[in-house]
Amino acid sequence: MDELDQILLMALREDATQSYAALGRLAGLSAGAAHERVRKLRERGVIRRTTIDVDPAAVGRPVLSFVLIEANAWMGEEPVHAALRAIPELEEAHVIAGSASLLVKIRTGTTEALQDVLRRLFAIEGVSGTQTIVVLETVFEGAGGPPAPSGH
Amino acid sequence: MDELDQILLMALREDATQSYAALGRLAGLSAGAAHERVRKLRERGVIRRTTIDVDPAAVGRPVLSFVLIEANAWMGEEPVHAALRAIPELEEAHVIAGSASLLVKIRTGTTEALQDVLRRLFAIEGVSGTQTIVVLETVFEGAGGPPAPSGH
DNA sequence: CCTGAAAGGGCAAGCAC
DNA sequence: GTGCTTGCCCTTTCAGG
Repeated sequence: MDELDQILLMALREDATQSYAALGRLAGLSAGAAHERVRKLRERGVIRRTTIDVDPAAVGRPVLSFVLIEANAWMGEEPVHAALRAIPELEEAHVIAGSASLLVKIRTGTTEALQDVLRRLFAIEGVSGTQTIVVLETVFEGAGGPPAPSGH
Repeated sequence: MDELDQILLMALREDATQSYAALGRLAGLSAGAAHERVRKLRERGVIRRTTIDVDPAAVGRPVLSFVLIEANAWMGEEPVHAALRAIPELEEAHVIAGSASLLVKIRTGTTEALQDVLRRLFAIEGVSGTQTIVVLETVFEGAGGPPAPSGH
């Protein structure tokens, strides 16, 4: 994980379709060397996968919200995790420190659909309350960080 | 945006490196037709970009936190947005409804580094307070949704 | 880590059905 | 949308330095 790997990761986050030749140019490496480094980054799990960034509004989920979940039981166990995974509107779920127990990120088509997700969250054993934060506008949100502060 | 497009998007989220032949097989299309649909999805902006999913811990940012920012001024304007963008530890920033004004997602190497980010947030004009939520464990967090509930 | 070369595969464009 | 063809670039893997 030296500086060259950092450059490669940054470049791939911006565009994972570019060729190893282009990546090599950015890092000052040959295409072969760039390819070898990226292969090792995948192997080590630094790069988990190659994926696409989908516009949520374009697929009918313009409403973004975060929900703090309070619980009267420990929420760090597998049955709870499985229940969370079963809700497709959840984009993220975290066990947190603080007055609440969980924080989840939710995308729905409408606020009515959000309400239905909340209903399903309340159905999970141990959940005693929720606090919903509705997003009015997303300033930025991307594949790991604000758009390249001094990247290229 | 019919059902076939949905299948293609789902498959690409899981693995954007797979061939159009494989995508076509999943959707019941030829490689050429699959390619054409994906090309149009990119063109329309439904697919914003192809990117990689990097393990935050592997790049020295194991500490994840969310911060609710209170402000005594409207935070929806561009100077504020620019100030947020200038903080590389911020992974997301949202203008929200509710008692706080902004919600940001932060990744740092240590809690000391988090403290320094908070200091920089306080330096933004209009910021009057913060409430920090530290993540103990991430249950899931991926490219758009829990790992394929009934996907394949 | 670089160069070079050979081999394979996927992508793009065009056209007929 | 399918099936096919042609050309091109990139990837992959080998060699050797």
